[in-house]
Amino acid sequence: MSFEDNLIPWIGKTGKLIGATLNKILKDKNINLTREQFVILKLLKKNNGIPQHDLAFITESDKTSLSRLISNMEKNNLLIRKSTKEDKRIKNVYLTEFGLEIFKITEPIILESIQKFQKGITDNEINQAIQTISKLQNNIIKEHSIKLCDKK
Amino acid sequence: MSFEDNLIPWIGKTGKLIGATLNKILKDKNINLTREQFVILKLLKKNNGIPQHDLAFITESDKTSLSRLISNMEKNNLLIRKSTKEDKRIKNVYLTEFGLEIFKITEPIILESIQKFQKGITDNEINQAIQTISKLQNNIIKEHSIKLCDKK
DNA sequence: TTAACATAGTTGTATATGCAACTATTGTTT
DNA sequence: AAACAATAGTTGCATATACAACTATGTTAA
Repeated sequence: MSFEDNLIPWIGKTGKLIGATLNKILKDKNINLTREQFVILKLLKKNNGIPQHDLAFITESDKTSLSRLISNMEKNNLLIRKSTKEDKRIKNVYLTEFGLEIFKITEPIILESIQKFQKGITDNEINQAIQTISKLQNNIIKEHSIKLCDKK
Repeated sequence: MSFEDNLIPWIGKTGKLIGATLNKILKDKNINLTREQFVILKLLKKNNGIPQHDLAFITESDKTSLSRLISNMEKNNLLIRKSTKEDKRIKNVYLTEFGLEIFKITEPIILESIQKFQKGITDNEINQAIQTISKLQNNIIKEHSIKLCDKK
């Protein structure tokens, strides 16, 4: 068996390319937001007030990286942190008006880009690839009970 | 259209997971090599003496990042750089005996891991996913003539 | 009840990354 | 040939990342 027959290198390389390209597109459009920050905004849009460690879990980030990412975004008024009364350790993260505004500007740009990326690929092909990658993801998470984050 | 129907976020997230997991596996096995370094060794194994900027192009790395990656690997005796007489700007990169040794130790570990990751996924599914991702990659490279590297 | 442990988050430190600016060499134009 | 541009690679700097150690709070158990 060789590497070229395996999905893993393909995903690694293409993932890198996608990340770099999306960041570049945002920068070229003068949007002061990284791809990683956009993902946070998207999660908050769907689930406002989510605790930091849930964000770390979902994004598969180290909690310290996420802490600093959130700090930067808070400095830029994209979101705010609020400690809960029930558990003073937890800081819930809320989208600000400005954060929502930036999200609404950025979302169509990202969607347009990824549609361009997927041009000429059928819905069926996309769904099948998603299913396969999903299996892969489950295998990795199960086989190695990875401590990328502190989630119990 | 929503994000969940798109391949792009799946690839991004899974790519991140794969990278982190492989690096962790290597570390746990006490192999002093990152995934990125392994990729370089693999390329040199196949194409010994390749110039640095070709390595940067193939790995989609910034030339400065690659320069430092190669410097570190040279310090660890995994490879050596040699300027060519024909063009003194170019530095060709050669695998050392030690580098080859480390590669031979590491390769089966990586292969075993990625086979575990792909458990329960048929060859057909893998090939289809590779084809789809390949199309995606081409689209990205063509649509945006990205200057991730300096290749003409 | 208090000692031990677990959890959420931050900060210190080391390392990795990428852009800009630089050196050195080669290619092109006039 | 001299001036200019292009190319390969390195270094400076700013930022991102992750592990370890830390603080603060909450939970469990003797």
